[in-house]
Amino acid sequence: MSAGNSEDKPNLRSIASLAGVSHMTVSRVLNDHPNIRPETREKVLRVVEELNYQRNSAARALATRRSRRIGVIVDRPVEIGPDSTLRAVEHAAREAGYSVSSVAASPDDDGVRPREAVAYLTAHGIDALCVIAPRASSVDVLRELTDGLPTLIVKADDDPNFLTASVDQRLGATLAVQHLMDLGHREIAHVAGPLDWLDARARERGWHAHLKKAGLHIPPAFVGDWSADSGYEFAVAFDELPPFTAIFAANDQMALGILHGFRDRGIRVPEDVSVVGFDDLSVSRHFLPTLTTVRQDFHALGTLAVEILVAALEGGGTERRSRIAPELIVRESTAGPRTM
Amino acid sequence: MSAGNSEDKPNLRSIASLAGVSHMTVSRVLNDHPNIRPETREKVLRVVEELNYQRNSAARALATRRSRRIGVIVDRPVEIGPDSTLRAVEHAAREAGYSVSSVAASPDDDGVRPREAVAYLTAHGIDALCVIAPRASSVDVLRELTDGLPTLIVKADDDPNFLTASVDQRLGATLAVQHLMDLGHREIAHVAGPLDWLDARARERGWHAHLKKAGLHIPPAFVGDWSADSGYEFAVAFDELPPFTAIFAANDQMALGILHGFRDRGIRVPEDVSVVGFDDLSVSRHFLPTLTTVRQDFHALGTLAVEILVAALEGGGTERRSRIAPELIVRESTAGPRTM
DNA sequence: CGACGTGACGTTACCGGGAACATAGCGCGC
DNA sequence: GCGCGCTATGTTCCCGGTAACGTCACGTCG
Repeated sequence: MSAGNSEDKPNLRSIASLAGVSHMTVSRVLNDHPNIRPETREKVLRVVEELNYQRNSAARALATRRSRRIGVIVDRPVEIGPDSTLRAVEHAAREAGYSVSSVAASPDDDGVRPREAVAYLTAHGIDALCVIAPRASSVDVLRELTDGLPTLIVKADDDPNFLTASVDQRLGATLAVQHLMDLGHREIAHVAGPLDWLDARARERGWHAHLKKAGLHIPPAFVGDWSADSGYEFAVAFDELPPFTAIFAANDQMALGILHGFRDRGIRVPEDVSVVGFDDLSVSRHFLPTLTTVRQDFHALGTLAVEILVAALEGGGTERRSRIAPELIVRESTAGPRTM
Repeated sequence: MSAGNSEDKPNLRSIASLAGVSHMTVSRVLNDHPNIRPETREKVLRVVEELNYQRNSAARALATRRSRRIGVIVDRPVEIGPDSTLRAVEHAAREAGYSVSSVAASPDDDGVRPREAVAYLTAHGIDALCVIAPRASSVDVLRELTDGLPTLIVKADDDPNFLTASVDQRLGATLAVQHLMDLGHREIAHVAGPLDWLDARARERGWHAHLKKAGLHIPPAFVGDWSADSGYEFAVAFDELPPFTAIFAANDQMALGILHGFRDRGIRVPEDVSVVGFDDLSVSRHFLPTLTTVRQDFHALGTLAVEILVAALEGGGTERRSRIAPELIVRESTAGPRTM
């Protein structure tokens, strides 16, 4: 903490002079060479620690002729939202002459730890950072980690600290709710994503605000975890829930789980309850019933994000931030309420 | 073609001496600086072309203090097969102290062009290459492009030119077909992926071989394009198809499209026809009916791939290749045939 | 007791580019 | 005819590491 660095980034030589050794000794310590006295090693490591020194991967790659980078080619397009956005970012970055390194959550762990992710990426040398599908807590952490590193976060609210780009989540929620209201629904429930996620929060707020504006009753939102499983759990608990005739689910996967749960409970969609999703995955048009949902143009989003970042890196000037409009796709899972 | 390079990689100086100018002039030409005489530019570019010169990104990054790389953090796990594999590769690479650059097909274009993908990746400096979800034609192209670059291809057949790792696709197909045979089915159709894809081909062969072994009739396979849409198209053409009581689809998405198409045609699953998929996406357990499928452990696959690559890069010795066993997951979409 | 091996460093050169400054030719105005 | 200012190009140094080799103190052995 409080690494009072007013100077340039430390390098081998600066470590060396502070430790009172030659830069080669520092290099050897860092590379675990033999024939270093324990006390020398300690001394060096102490300074390294103090200055929070990180190797320059470019210089290393140049000298060793090894980049420690692995190229990967994936020859099949993808579906899920944040991932399509990542693909679009990679594509646009490539076009702009940049390359991309990414850290993604694996299905095992419970999300990316932003501190480690940033450390990893900066260690490998990046000019800018792009954060997709962030949680509110991550944003707070990022604020202190990305000092001086141009950073774009995919989120809707403007932020003095970051560049931003997003699909307008609240508008999307509004479209979904309005569609249900147009069909005659008055009791519209919401299955939200984890509310620490900015997208989940924005959709929940959009739903809440639009109900309020229409003077409708606002039930508490059920909070899922984005997974189809959590949608299923919600749906099979139907009998214990306050009554509603329509559901706005915060993503298509939870909507799918809801369809499944309702079938297991003998509740028909859309005859008994209407369901709207969010994302428009390519499979959603084949769910049974086919899913009414809010389409996000992930490809446009990723492209926009890179445009903004590159402009910040090169043009220097126009630090724009923009929002992409979502689109309502009406299919079979919504209809007028039964008792109308 | 036939760039007879017997020497080291060309650099600015070697270009310069061949063109009879200083290395700075070459640098300026390459960076589009003004104040270069057209004939000088031409002369330089000709040599650049001849030697097939590529800039050293590490040296560039060192000199300019800019890596031209963008870090990306994606904070949400993904689903679709090749993509989960990519995630696993990134994860394992990170653990091993490597970083990953990837080129993925976007939903727009029709697949990655291997020649360009390799050019891009090598230009940005990679030590090794990993190819996920390859087509047969890509493999041929890669053979000539990856000379000297340790390359792992995710495919089942051993290959003297490459390292390999894979989930045993033929075994997966066998499990699916055997399951249907155990239920009493004798007419088992197959909806394949594009047969230029190695995975699609292996699954088709597994299906074909197992039917043959059992002495069953082998109908021609219907060739889809991996998308749910193509599964739908197949299913709605049911009346014009040769009769069958069960379908083995080469992935879950096509299986979903089939479920949808059958519903639109009034064909019940599994009462009239049984359907088996391949992949076990996290959503497949919520399809209606829930989908019997063959699970691939993409995470294990990606981890294995990196292990093998890193061993090749560092240990030098054990160039292993391994196959991971898939697993049959039985759900609602399969049952005994009607007329039994 | 001097030659020699070895451990623990230090010195120097080099990786392949780019920035900054130096220089040479050349047209031009006076 | 000469200084001036441009254009086109060359020189030098530096980026931040690592490899290769040099050095020095110390211990050992014949």
